[in-house]
Amino acid sequence: MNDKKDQIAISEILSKAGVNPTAQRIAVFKYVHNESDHPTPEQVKVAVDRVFPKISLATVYNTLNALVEAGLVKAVKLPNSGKVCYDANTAKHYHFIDEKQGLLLDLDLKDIKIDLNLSTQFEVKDVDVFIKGHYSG
Amino acid sequence: MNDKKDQIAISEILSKAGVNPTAQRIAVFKYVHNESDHPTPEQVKVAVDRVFPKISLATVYNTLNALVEAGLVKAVKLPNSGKVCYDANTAKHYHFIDEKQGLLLDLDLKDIKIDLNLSTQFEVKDVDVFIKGHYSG
DNA sequence: TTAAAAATATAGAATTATTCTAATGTGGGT
DNA sequence: ACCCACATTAGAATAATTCTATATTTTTAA
Ligand SMILES: [Mn+2]
Ligand SMILES: [Mn+2]
Ligand SMILES: [Zn+2]
Ligand SMILES: [Zn+2]
Repeated sequence: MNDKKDQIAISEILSKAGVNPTAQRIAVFKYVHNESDHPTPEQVKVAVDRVFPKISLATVYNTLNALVEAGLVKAVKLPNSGKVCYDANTAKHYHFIDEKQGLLLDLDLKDIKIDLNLSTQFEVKDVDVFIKGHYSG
Repeated sequence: MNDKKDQIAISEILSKAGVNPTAQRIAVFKYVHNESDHPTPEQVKVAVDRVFPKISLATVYNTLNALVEAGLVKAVKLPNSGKVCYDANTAKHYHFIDEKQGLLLDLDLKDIKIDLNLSTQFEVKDVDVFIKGHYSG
């Protein structure tokens, strides 16, 4: 039953963002939004397959791109591995990467203070920060 | 003649770093180090081809990887486009990206002050910063 | 000096991630 | 029920990189 409620809530989020809430799209967004943390497209495929066995990989990619387009998720390209993952946290935030453990953790804005002293030729639109190291948690 | 001097200087740099200075490797590093700014492997191939017409793309990749291994260049994977480029500036520095114009500019450490307030669970080894925006130069 | 050994370079095949294509399916409005 | 726009699908195409097997060059040492 909780599942049904989830679906309805998800459905509404998609609709409001202008994404037609098809069954496949609901399943993809539900996974990215509620059930995972920074998954790759392949992880999304595997997870959604468990409940929706015939989804095509193209649909996973199409849907993820549509969700990015609609501003519901962000694509994060990791600076070293180059792997892409999808981030349900659309608020501005930074990332901590523990490559050894394969971890990608969100860092709150307030934990990182950035002071730019750039000449006026640089019109800043966005700042990406990746902190790399070891996480012992 | 200047060319000859360059080659000798480059040759010494490679040797010191433990990379056997073959003609192909000298040509690749000379381009990355002296004649370009953040080139991609494909750009390296095109440039080196002009002077060394039979170099194979595999050799370009092998050489770039060897140079990274030896610490003579850094590979930079751009966070949005995902394109890789090679950076002869091995000092710690940050990057400004103007995607519209296809620009990648070095930013000096002193122009960006970063204050981390992370809990002790986070052992920081490296910080990557990409500033995105528009450059009017 | 020569011949084996080691290192490097080469061409093209293989791999991986992603996008494209063309055909098929689906649901809401008539 | 019938359209039609939209979505989904399977598989082909593309692009970046790595791998493989062969050829070439350089080094070593008899
Ligand atoms: Mn991930
Ligand atoms: Mn570049
Ligand atoms: Zn995140
Ligand atoms: Zn740089």
